[in-house]
Amino acid sequence: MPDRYEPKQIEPKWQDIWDHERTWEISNEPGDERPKSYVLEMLPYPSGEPHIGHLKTYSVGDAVAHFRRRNGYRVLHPMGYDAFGLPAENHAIRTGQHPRESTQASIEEFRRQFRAWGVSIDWSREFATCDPEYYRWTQWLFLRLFERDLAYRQNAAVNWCPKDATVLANEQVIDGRCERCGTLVEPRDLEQWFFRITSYADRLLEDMTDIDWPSNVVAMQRNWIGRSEGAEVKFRCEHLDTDYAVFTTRPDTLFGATFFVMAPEHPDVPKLNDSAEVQEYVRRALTESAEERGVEDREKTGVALGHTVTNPVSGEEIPMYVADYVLMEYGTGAIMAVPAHDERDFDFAQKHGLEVRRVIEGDELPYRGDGPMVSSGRFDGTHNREAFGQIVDWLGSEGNGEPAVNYRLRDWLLSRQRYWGCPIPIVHCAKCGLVAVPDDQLPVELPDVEDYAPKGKSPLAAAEDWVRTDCPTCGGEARRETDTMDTFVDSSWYFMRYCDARNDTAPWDPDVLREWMPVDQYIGGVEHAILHLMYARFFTKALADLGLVCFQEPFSRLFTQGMVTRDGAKMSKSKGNVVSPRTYVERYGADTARCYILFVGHPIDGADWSDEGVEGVHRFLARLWRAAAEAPDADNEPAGDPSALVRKAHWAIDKVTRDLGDRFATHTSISAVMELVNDVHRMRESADPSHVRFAVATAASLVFPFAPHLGSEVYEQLTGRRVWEEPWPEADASLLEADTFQLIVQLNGKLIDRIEAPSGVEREEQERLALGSERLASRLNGGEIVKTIVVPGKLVNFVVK
RNA sequence: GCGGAUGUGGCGGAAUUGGUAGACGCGCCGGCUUUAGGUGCCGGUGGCUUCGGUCGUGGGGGUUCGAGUCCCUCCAUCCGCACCA
Repeated sequence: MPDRYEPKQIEPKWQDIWDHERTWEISNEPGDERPKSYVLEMLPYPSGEPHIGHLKTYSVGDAVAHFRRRNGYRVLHPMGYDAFGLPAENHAIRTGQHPRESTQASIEEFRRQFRAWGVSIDWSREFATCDPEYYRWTQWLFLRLFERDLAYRQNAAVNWCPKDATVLANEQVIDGRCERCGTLVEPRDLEQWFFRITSYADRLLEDMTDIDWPSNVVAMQRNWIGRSEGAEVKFRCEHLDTDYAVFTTRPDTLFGATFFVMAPEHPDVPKLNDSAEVQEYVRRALTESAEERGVEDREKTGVALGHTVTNPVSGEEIPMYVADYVLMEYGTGAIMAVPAHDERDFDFAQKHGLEVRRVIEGDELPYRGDGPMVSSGRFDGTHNREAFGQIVDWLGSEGNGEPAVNYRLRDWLLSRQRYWGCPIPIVHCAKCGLVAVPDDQLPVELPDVEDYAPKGKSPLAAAEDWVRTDCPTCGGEARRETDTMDTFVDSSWYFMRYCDARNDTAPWDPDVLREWMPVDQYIGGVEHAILHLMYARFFTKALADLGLVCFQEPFSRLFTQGMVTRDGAKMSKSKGNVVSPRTYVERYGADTARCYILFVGHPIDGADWSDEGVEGVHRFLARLWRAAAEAPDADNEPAGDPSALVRKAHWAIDKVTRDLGDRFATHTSISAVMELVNDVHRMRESADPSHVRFAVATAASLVFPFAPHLGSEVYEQLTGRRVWEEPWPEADASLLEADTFQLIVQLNGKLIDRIEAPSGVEREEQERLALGSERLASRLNGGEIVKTIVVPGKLVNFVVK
């Protein structure tokens, strides 16, 4: 074994072995009785080359995968690429290079680096979501949802960039502007495809109790769904002879509703008032970007409509307004305004000189708290919480309202007017309408086009030969849908495809899927806390309803890692502080880069990259290497009585097992191995040779999940065996406790002495030993001990007056 | 505003059930080795100190024999959502 640690020598060696022997492949064949564990990191979006965030994700995931394998699990640990999407298309617009080519190049770079990192991936299941063999089944699943009316087409307001002449996805709108050209985005009404995720709002909420996810992610999803309970109340408008329903979470304040407000988009606004003033107000509101309109402390503007509605509880006529602080998308697009108990209504009332009528006693107005009701007819004196239900019941009995629930969540707009995405497998027929492409004609392949530039419709529309087709139903002339799917559709089911990735007759074999799903441990960045994780949950539930899967939740446990920064700032090309994993892997080796990112702190927290810190970790690995290179010839089984070094090795086993297994604490796991290696160097002259070898082999075994190449090499050098084939070591509980311990002597809770005491002493003996402390005697100074607290094996505290 | 978190040396961070605060690493200081060194190794390293001690985990209060840890309160920072009725 060479004296120097040379990662460049050993890392490729082990990578080749794992490659040629297909070490990390796992079979779907029955017969393996070990329990399954599906460990999955979020699939990367292949753009350019991997960044530090990827290194972190896959380092954490790989540590977990290795740990579970060696703890007797049959581990599925696959890899793929989320390969459709905008960056490749933008690149194509700039360079003319086909997105398939740039994406392919990027995938190869990712694959190359993942191998260079030594991540234990089952490569036999690899795919990219842009492969026709994959998106064929994305289309197939889309059609299943379409058949159940869970996918539908409808007019919707979308973000439109007037300069690029294209519809933008929400994520392409940055601060109300087009991310590409910076032009202010406008709203437009266009026909779009949607998934009916809102039908699943309650189940998406309720089932979060069944999964082990971080509280902040659960909270974010809960927030995003935004369930509000309240009532729908009818307000009669005699002028148009209509009842307007409004949603309110505060039916108890109904007596305080002194005016009524409609959103500018409300279709009845022109019918109520077509004056130039109203038209101008609506026009301005509609052309304003969502961003401008959304500023909270903005002045409350609005125009009176000149008509009234009847407050159903008081019979009072209250004036109608149009104002842009009311949103068409939420509730019914109209509200009852209770200025005394709502800040926004209060601001509007102040500005427009409207009556503010208190109906709940309490602090100054606007008052949002609880209290007894006033000016509320028969409910006067009742506490508002109590009146809440009573008023709803009363409204119901009069036919003026009913309990209602509203959600912030909207249906998922999935169509994109873009080239580089999965084609929507639908045909438009003048006679038959929307017709599904038959399953046996899937995939609807993405055709090659010359021009990817946006023109206000999908670039696919220019592929006339492709667009023109026959109607599968009537055989007549028809045209293909030219929109493509949001890439989040592709990533909403990829984890199921891994289970049976080469199946070409179905997206998966249900028996195989049942074997592996759900994912036992999902790992990824918190930036996907809402969209991806919500969509994947929705897909799973919808597929469960279709009988295609037999579980309700895709990811039993979720781990979200913190972001990696540099000098405290988010890494970005414009700041010039981007750290490329490649640089460090080339300079120090993959093991160092991986260990460093796992050592800076708990992976759940953010980490700031520091070059000095990398050096430190590299020194540690080199020290472990040297300990092995200098290990004396001897047996690996510790001979004779256990020494302090053997005890330390068992302590490290225990520590790493609990830290890594229970709480993903990779940083303290690695520090435990560091302590063990430090002790080896400290004691290697004095300890029995077999003890030294045992300690070094143990260190290699424990470091393997974090530094697989070094772990394998050192372990093999010492034992001749392959560390990944060895079961995870078990700590001998009897060796975790030393013969003696440091007995802490406290006086009034303050430390004053430490005494060497034999382990397992009786309480009385422990107290007696503590009393023997000279420092105690000198400090007691004749004072009277009024109480003695003995914590066995730890301390004795004397309480003195 | 609502929701979620975090606050410990010069820095990243330990302390898992209330029981030795600062493990491990960086940096710094001193020493040794060497073929030069910014390499390697060994030792030290919270503040103050009259070297006895004493103060110390964002501030203030409380519970307890004992609080970084539990409770109340205030402050600061970060993240998500936000004119959602």
